[in-house]
Amino acid sequence: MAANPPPTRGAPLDDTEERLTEERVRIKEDNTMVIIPADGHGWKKYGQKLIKKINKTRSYFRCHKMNCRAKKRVEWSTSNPGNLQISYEGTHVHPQIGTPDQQGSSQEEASASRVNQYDLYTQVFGDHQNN
DNA sequence: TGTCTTTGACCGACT
DNA sequence: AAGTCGGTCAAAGAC
Repeated sequence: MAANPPPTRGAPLDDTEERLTEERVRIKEDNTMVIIPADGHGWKKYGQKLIKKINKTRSYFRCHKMNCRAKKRVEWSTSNPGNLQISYEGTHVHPQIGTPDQQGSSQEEASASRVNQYDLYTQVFGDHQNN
């Protein structure tokens, strides 16, 4: 990969960036575009693997919060990069971020009770399931 | 300068 | 027991 622009953070996303404030856009080497919808949490990518068994690329994300053990796996078919499947593991122990309307000191207090509302599996299987 | 992404390597589990 | 695959860590590079 030399001629292709590095698909790294901060890359110019044109006007699309305005609409994708919460999403991560990845333009891969083969010109396939993968849009990873954000869920209001700060995720750090710590690995990516090609799963041969299912012929999919899987990215591994971890929640930014040190005490938060929530993980997120985003996988997409090599032939259908737009067909994302997001899997969550664990639960967040903090409120969502990136939601200005909800940002506030009182939110942290509510986080404890909101944890139960983070039915992450419901998010995954109820919204992002594509199979 | 600091943060984040990318990629390769390593380790453990499973077949 | 050996090989393969999946998951995680760590270093380097880019913005």
